[in-house]
Amino acid sequence: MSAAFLKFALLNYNFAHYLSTLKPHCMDKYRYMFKDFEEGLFAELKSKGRIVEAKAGQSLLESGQYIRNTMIVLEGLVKLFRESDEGSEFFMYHLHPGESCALSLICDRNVRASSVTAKAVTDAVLLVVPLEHTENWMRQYRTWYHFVVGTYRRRYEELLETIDHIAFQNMDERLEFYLRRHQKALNSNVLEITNTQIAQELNSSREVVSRLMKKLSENGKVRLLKNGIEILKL
Amino acid sequence: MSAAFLKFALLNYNFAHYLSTLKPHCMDKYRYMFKDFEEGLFAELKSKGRIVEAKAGQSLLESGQYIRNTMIVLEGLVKLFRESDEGSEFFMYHLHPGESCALSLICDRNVRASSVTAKAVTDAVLLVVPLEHTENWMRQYRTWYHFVVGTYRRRYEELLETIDHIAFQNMDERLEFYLRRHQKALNSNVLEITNTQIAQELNSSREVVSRLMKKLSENGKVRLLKNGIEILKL
DNA sequence: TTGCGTACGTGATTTTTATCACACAGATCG
DNA sequence: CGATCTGTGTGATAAAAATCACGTACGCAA
Repeated sequence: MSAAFLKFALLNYNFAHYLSTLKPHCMDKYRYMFKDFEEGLFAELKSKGRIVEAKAGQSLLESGQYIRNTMIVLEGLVKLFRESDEGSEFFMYHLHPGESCALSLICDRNVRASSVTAKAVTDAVLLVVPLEHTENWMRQYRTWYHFVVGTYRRRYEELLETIDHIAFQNMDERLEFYLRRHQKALNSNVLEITNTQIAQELNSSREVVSRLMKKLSENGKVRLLKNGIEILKL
Repeated sequence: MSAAFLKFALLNYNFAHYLSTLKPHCMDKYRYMFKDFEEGLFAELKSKGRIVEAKAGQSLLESGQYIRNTMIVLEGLVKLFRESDEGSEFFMYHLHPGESCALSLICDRNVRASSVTAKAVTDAVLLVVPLEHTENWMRQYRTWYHFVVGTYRRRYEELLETIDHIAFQNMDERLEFYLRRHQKALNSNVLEITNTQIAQELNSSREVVSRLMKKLSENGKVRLLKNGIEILKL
């Protein structure tokens, strides 16, 4: 790996392809997302961070990867998964613009392997900041500390909610929860997702999802389109 | 002092109400747990914190409760649960001496309702610090920041591990994991836990646990004692 | 001692979920 | 056009787990 690559220190190899295509810095248009950040902090975000674009479906972080950067979503939607030993990917939660992956914030100086997988759902723009800077910000900028603490709290609670569903509910309820979550995250009643993909993310099987989906459509809760699902009332 | 009063005092108000019945401050003997803390920080722990004792089985924090204090375990073992709507309590993880509940650290100034339940497994001693102090420490003491960040990382990863097991594994493997976790936490091969309790904490049923436990004993992995389980090799 | 409460063991049955087998529909590509 | 690839729908069956219906054992207190 070249020194140049390490200097930019992106999250994984995939980013390497996009380095040359990086936009010039134009963080100012994202200022509104970080309203409460001090000017000094925002200036640091601009100077220390790099803007990176990712294509829909692209993997941003893979299980076992080392985390050297904090990653903040500026545009688009990112999905986080937990990976099983056999490779199936269990859906945990979404990251929206202005949000950050908890894992990438917490890893202070020590380089740590990640235990989750991140994927861009839509085309996405990310701000990537080497961890050595963000650890300093933690002590210098009160609003950064709040950002980190708030991120952690939200991620933690979303994980708890996920646990509720796998621990306490049956597949039919879990499927409805999955659909509602995606409806909300994509802000759309039409989800272009295959049953196969849903089954993988719920760690179930295609046939089961197919049958449950049929039941949902019989109950008028969804309508099955040729390549997607329209949510009517959930 | 009645159990009802204790519960009331612990949960609804700052632990202050029955502080008079507690031991005098003797934090110095716990200094070794916080080796890396600056002297100033430790002094603050001593002056701002209160030492509280809890009896085995006592509830320390209930779902829906407001969190006004950071809670650090000094002695004993504490267990954390996620509660379902129907009231069943799903085991999340243990807190050992020197560890803290992530939720109680993160709630900055805003008063927040907790979404988990904590119970003392053994008789326990806790250090309780009002949140208004700990938020300041976050910016003043580098080692406190590390403590909080480390706590969060560990709790988050333990939650992820829990998710792995409910999402990807069958009850037999989950039971083994449960037993190993408790063996480690209690540092004992003999667990005085009833099958009924295990079933509740795994959100399964007594009969299922009973049958699986029989299988484990047939395979020589555990020995069933009259009031407990001896772990042989897991 | 008897009675009661709590925990346990186990067969039978049902529910839920996963798996297997196979047919079909639409897209793509040479 | 046929071959192939993906995604789907569905019946049959199997496996996992939950539930029901018992009977048993032990501690404890009236």
